[in-house]
Amino acid sequence: MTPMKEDYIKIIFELGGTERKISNKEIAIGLDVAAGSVTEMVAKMVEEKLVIHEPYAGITLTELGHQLAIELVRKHRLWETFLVDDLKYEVADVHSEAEVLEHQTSDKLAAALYTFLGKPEFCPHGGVIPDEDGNYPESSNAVLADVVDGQTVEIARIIDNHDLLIYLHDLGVMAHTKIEVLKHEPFEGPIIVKRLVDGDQINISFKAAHNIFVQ
Amino acid sequence: MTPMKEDYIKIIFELGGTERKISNKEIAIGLDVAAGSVTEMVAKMVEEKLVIHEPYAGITLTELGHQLAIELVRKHRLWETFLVDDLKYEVADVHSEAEVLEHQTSDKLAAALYTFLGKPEFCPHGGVIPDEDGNYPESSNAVLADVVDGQTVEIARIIDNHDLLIYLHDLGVMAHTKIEVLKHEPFEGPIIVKRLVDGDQINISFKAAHNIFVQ
DNA sequence: TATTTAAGTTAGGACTACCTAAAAATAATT
DNA sequence: AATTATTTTTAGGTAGTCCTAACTTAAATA
Repeated sequence: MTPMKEDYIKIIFELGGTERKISNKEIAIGLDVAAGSVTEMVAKMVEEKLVIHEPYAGITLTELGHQLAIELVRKHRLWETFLVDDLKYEVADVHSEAEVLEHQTSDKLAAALYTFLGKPEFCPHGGVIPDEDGNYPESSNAVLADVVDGQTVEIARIIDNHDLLIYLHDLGVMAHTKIEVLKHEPFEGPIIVKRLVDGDQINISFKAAHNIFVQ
Repeated sequence: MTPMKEDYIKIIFELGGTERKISNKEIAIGLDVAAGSVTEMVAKMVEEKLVIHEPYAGITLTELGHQLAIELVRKHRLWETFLVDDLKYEVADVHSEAEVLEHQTSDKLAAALYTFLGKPEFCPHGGVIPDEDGNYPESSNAVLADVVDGQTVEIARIIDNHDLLIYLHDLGVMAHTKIEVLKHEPFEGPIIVKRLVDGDQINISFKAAHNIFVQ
């Protein structure tokens, strides 16, 4: 297991890879790597029984992959909690730190941190912290990029990425924001949405819209 | 900068690379890599102005390399302090965790940790924690392996390595232990020493003796 | 159905850091 | 001084992960 494989597992999980097939392209966009790199890495992960790959159809996590994903989410969110609660970080600044720390966190360290933090249930942006046995309810699959024009949706969750969160924060897009999708510009152009609360129109990049989950 | 380059800088620093020339072999032993790998890595680090290399003579840190080394020591010892003080780790168990965390610690994170810990001066095994400006007194250069037979010395410091510390702990060798060096076995064999406090004879492996500093 | 576009896969190359084995340089011993 | 031993460097390879470009498959459109 390497940090990169962990990142692949995490993004597949975050995109809903336990219930639906995730496309090569979604992963490539999420990790900002070339499509060819994804095919190659996925092939290795198939060998290791972390994912199931149906060529041209999509990728899903195995039970093993699923477990690892939940452990990573747990470690990530424990660090975020520590950074905000104890080190007095701003919520918007914790993602990148947690992103790298999670890969270097032994199970022992995670357990010690969990106890130290007082067995917290939620991370600073409201995500559920999976418990020690890997129980984890959270779910929300539809990606903003896939919402058809004219529909009204509520933003449920945004993938934990520092630059993305800063970008979306500047645009005024966050969890619980209600929006109407107006138009998808071609050639991977922005998705134009209207914020219901004030009627403002916002352009959300194609890439960002793949990392925003809606209800 | 990569974690491996950081490890090279750290070991050169710990072996005294600001005051004397460190040999290729000392680094190879300290990091447990092949001599050829050291030559190669050092060549890259020369390019980056991290070290100065006189072929066949030895390697020293540049001022830049020295600064980076001190930052790494600082981050390492801050993590050790956190692990012992707050997460209730045993002192012998903190090394490997700190070893990996230090490479993923931004300056911002180090500063926040320093404040959170109450600006500590010493790490759990008594090492000085360099301050925010990189001031760091500590020094001790002579390696046990280089002590000539018949001499009596005191153990000053042991390089932070989990397996090494466990090994030496089992042998009853730690900081402040006074010993007489009796014999160096050939072919990189053990160094035989006598503990002055009880007269016990101990075999310390060639490799371990390169990671023990004496006064 | 034919054509075009998009997505996925394959192939060939780059980079980092490691290794072993052989050759060169230096140091130690006879 | 000659020989032997040790250390360092050089040369050629491996593994992991990335890339671009070309090719294949599938889906969408005309």
